[in-house]
Amino acid sequence: MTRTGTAREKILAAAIKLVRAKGFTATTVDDLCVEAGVTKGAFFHHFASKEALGAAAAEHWSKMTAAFFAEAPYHQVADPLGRLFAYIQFRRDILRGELAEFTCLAGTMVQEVYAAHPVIGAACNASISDHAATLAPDIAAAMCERGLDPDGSTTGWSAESLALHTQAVLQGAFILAKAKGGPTIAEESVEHLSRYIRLLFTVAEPSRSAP
Amino acid sequence: MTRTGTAREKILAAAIKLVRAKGFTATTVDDLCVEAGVTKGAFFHHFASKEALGAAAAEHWSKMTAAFFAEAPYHQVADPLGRLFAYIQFRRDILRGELAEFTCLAGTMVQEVYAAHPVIGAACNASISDHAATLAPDIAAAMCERGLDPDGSTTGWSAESLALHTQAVLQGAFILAKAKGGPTIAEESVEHLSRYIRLLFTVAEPSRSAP
DNA sequence: ATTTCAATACCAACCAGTTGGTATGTTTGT
DNA sequence: ACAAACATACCAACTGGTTGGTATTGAAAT
Repeated sequence: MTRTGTAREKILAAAIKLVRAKGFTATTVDDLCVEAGVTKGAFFHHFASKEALGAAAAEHWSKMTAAFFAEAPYHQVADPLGRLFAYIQFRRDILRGELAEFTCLAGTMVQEVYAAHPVIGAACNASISDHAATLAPDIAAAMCERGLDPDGSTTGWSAESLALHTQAVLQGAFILAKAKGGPTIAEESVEHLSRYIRLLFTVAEPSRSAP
Repeated sequence: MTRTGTAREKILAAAIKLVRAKGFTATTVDDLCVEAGVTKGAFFHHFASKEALGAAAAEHWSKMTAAFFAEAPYHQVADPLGRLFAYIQFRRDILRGELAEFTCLAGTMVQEVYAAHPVIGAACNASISDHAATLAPDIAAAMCERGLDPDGSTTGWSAESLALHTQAVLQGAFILAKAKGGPTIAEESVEHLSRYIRLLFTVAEPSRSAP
């Protein structure tokens, strides 16, 4: 496939940049072509429609973030629960710089398109759910270590639901950051999340008090 | 001013309905006029621009929700902390029916327009922040009852930050609901929030264990 | 090694429909 | 009479998408 993918990837990169800043609908095909430095012909050669580009961008985003988090330092923590806290701390550390840089493409897009473009919505859901799924095993392991059922029969909450809650807090934090014009409140919200999980596992094992 | 406001309010109602379902950018002025049953002339008589309509819609939303929550039954609970839990339970009970019915206009809009339309963004921020501000006094009172400083000097978190975190969880829950196509996960996330606050205040007053 | 061939990648110009917005009315209440 | 509330008709700019075409490729045929 030669050097193919050049234009395609430039368009995808442009989509991630522009959609995060302006939203999907407000980002026009021409905007994307200018940002990517390609012509409209090239755009519609690689993507059947703007909707298809949206779905492809969500998938690309999913792969990019998966690789980004797979290489993140929090994986070096041996203890599952410690790794979870390191993950949250890592997410908090990212909340710096411009809003459009730490914000989630999938969360931004799905709000706009969930009704009008179910295809894009599904891709966004996959991105968020797949990322949450990378946290569930550590949560489940931490629960098991403390004699809790990961399916929630002893606690009322499952490892999966806590993993998704983690993402809900982050997505909500992004909204507040956009509303307030800065990441400060987002950081505080992530700190609340960290405190919640600490309490959750501190109560579960009262023999070891909080450090 | 006679029966004035008829068209204006019909347009605002249309905006709240359509923007929640389709987003701000994807909702056209013509869409709004058709939904409201008015002509374009009437639209631009009442609103200087689509942007002005967006800001007015956010303000209208803020007033509507303020009135809605002011009359909600959770205010009948005497205890401040109990009232907070009743509020969260109330928010959870609302998560029924169609997505566009329980979703927050301000949170939906601010994601799209925070960069391109700061005027609308500011109105959305006011809506969210003002609503959070109605919770802070109860949280502060509950903290004081337990000897905690509402500014966070004893706990590391302030009443205001917890109030905003509450909204972050709700906003994030809405995103997950849209992504997953149903409110189930949103409910679970709100339950996590409730559990967090219970733990927060249970630990603070260990003499009274959870009910 | 060169030619052939089909596929892929890409481009400039164009199109029909839609966009937010306006100019110019007409109606209605006081 | 007068102003506010609304309606009709219209527009320039832009929208996503298409057209017909060229440039570049890799593999097969010669």
